[in-house]
Amino acid sequence: MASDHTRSAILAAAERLYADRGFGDVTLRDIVAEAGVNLAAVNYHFGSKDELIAELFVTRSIATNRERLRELKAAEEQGGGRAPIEVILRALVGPTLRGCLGPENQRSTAARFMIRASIESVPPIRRIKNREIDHLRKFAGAMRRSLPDRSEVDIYWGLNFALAMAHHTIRESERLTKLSEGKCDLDDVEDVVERVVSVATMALTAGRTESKAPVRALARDAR
Amino acid sequence: MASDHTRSAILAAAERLYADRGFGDVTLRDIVAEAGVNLAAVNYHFGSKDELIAELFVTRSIATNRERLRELKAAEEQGGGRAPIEVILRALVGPTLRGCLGPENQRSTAARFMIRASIESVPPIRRIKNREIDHLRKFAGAMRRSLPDRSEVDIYWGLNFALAMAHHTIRESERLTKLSEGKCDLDDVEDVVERVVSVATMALTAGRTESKAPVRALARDAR
DNA sequence: TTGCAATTCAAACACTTGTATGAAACTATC
DNA sequence: GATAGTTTCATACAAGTGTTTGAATTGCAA
Repeated sequence: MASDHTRSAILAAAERLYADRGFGDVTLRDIVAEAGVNLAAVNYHFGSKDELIAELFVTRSIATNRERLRELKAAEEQGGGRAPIEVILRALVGPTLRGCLGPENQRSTAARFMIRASIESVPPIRRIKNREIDHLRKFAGAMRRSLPDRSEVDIYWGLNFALAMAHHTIRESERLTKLSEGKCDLDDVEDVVERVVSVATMALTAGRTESKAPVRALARDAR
Repeated sequence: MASDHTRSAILAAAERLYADRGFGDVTLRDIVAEAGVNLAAVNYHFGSKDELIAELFVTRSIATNRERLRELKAAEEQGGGRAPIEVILRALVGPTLRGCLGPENQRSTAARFMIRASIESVPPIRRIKNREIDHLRKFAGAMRRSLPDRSEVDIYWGLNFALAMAHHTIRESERLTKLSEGKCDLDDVEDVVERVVSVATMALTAGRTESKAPVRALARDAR
């Protein structure tokens, strides 16, 4: 495999260009120009353009998913197989939000690439996302263990809403900033995480008369 | 303008094809073949492909936005300029959800087209969406009037989360069905609306000690 | 050094795309 | 029924795309 220099130069250039300009108007010729390699190198090393994109996306989402599961596992082990729902939700949305939000000028190329991936949703990426269900199932399981009284349907809806808030906030972060005239501070990632977690927690725990647990105040108020 | 037959045949064919196969792999040639008209007709009647897509999207979103505002205005007039937050939120997410969810086999072409538009996000559509901020501002205003004690920032976050849940549920409805093995019934649109509204309401009202208002139970429990 | 496989390269290929053209057909008005 | 304006049509255009090819180069082992 020699030095792999060409291969990794392509990966780096592609990620940078996609992050900056989106998938729509970056061609292979742009990428190889940026990487300083020959056009044919992409097909030689990756087989096709789609496989290149897929490799980029897989690499990044494996990292995020691993971080998610690490947090989840740690929480469940500490709680003897049962973690508080807030902690589970934080493990679910925290890594993604931390990976994609934060001060724009210090956002990594990887983060900007993942934002693009979540906005543009090109075919090879959609294919990979469809395979993420098993991963989500692990969280659904942990949530059920955490809230055994809750119906399965409610758990899935809670999971859906948690992901909704996290991903939509990433996708539409610019719009929220503009709409709120900068009043919503999307650079304070931990605040965003706590807002999402607290709302999702309410969604999952409210309306249950058995538990009598008071609805948790918004986390930022408790801090 | 004669009979406009060609023009509307193009619009109908385009909407149908985009709804079925997405923007990615539908060409002008596909559209004119489906419509039974000449290739040049698209540029003659619409100027360009992007303007055709834009016209389709604008038509549909104008309809949704009008419905939203109609509901909002009715609610505020009935309440003397101040509507309950649930009703405002229902006006915000109801029309969109009703337009895009529901039994798959009876989903209108328009609905399926709008789902595509929300998944694929092609440039001409993005441009139009960016102009929707004024529309959202009207809802933010109504929400502020409804919850005068709430900080502006919290209002924007609540609005953001409400849209998040609605749009994400539409975008990822297939995945939610698969994840829940069909247990989450996305065909029951009114149930979905109430779930979104109740969670968004909790997000906007919880943690406020002044109001002492008990957090509302999930609306489906109250029914 | 020789030989062999892996890699790089310039060039071309094959195809699709949206758009433009200019003549033909049609429609309505006078 | 001639005329002017609109609409349709077949066809061509120009450009860009991902991919393939086959020769050249490189790097390494025998």
